[in-house]
Amino acid sequence: MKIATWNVNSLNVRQPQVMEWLMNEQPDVLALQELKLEQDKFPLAALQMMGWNAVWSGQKTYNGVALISRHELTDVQTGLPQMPNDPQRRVIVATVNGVRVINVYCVNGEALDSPKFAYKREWFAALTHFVRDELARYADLVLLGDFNIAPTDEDVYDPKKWHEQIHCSSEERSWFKNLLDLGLTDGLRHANPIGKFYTWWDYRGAMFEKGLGLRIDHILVSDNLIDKLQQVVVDTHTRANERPSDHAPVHADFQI
Amino acid sequence: MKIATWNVNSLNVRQPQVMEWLMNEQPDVLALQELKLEQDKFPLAALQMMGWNAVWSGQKTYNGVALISRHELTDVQTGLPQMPNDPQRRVIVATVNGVRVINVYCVNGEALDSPKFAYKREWFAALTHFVRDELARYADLVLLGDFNIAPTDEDVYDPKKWHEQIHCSSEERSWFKNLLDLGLTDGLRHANPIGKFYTWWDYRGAMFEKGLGLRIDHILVSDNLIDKLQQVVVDTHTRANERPSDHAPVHADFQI
DNA sequence: GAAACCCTCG
DNA sequence: CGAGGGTTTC
Repeated sequence: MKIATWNVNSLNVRQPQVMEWLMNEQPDVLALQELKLEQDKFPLAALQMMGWNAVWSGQKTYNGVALISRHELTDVQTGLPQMPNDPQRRVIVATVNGVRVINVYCVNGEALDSPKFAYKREWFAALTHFVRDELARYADLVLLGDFNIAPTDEDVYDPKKWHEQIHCSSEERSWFKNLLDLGLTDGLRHANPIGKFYTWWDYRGAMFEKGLGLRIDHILVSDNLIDKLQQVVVDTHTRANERPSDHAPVHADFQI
Repeated sequence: MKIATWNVNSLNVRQPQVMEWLMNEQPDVLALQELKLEQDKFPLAALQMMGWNAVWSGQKTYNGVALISRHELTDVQTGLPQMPNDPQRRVIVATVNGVRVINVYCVNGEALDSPKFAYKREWFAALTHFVRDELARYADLVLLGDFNIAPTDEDVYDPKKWHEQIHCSSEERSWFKNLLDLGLTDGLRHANPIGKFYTWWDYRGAMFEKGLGLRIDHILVSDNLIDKLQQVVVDTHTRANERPSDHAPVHADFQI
């Protein structure tokens, strides 16, 4: 079973690239973030034409998440029950092939002294409570998406420059660890304990060409599933497309 | 001698099309309107690379005119002396091969009850005085560009709909006739006394595909030069380009 | 740097 | 509809 995540930064713009990637990679589930389109603008017909099912939660301009699969997507849920009044569409959950898949587009936070950082803090607290409850119900669970957190300095091209900056602060890293402590494992680090892996490169300053990025897109795997994890791959060659997303897809392959 | 006019609606966007058109058509002069770029953003180097000279008068966002030629452009002048404080870059004049070429991007006017229509009235009065003075000095003269006036109902796809509307009002047509009365002839109508010829089609509503346009781009020829006029052509196939201007080029060929 | 919005203009 | 400008977000 292959489970993938990709922040596409506008599905309108990246739709052809997503179609091509689906047909080439044939994942069992693809989790998308930053659709940046309204709920009724999702290209369901185009996906169905190619044999894919999808569930999504969209909003105009910002955020928006989707799950795409050839299999049935059941027990679909959107949003965090702990934040019932949050208008931002950042979470969609479904069960596929017996695996609970939680797709998140976590809050960016802008800067440690920004009001958006306080929102990020509240949002991660709500996510942690939600995932704890889900793990109690579903032993086979994957939490994946754009976390907007680089878990360690090994995940940052220039740790000095990013020291206690947004995505890299010790407080954000403690939130990430809180998630792992629920009974989840960082899939990429489980498969590749050392080495530099980036999933996001700033559009500005030709950072991709210079090999300078952050690892902020993650696939976290529940204890019950971790022994079945075979490999985790960052698909960097999509970043060499004509109009690339600033994020690359990441996929995890399981022997189920 | 081939003299051409083209409202390009952004030279930034249309630069490749202008280059291609110059190389295919090899005009002696090409007059451009609606450059929509600042004075120091004109692509002179690219033109010189291909062996062309140019003079231009640019401004940010709006208006802007240029004259491009393989020959020397002398006695260059910009603006109307009768409107010395007008910041809008709508006029550039030069002598090429002994012919005085006046390139104009005339005021649109928006609607008959708009303040912009009053500006159009003043601007045409100033233009008429300027052209009268130029004709006194230069017997061989061509006044060309985007006039934003369809001279007769024959130049309009739906004269009823456009009756006394902007571009087609009797007052605007009287301004156009005032120019002719200075000793100028409408080149296209001289060469083609009857028949529908359009030079502009609204982007909205697929008007080009429906064949519905206006003839508002003109080449007016001085009495001394009119007997040498061989043909006038509207180059409609540029409107079938990938990202076309809403105007087509018009060119006049002289036996000089 | 790239995307989406709303605005003005033609 | 298509262009440019200014704004916000990441």
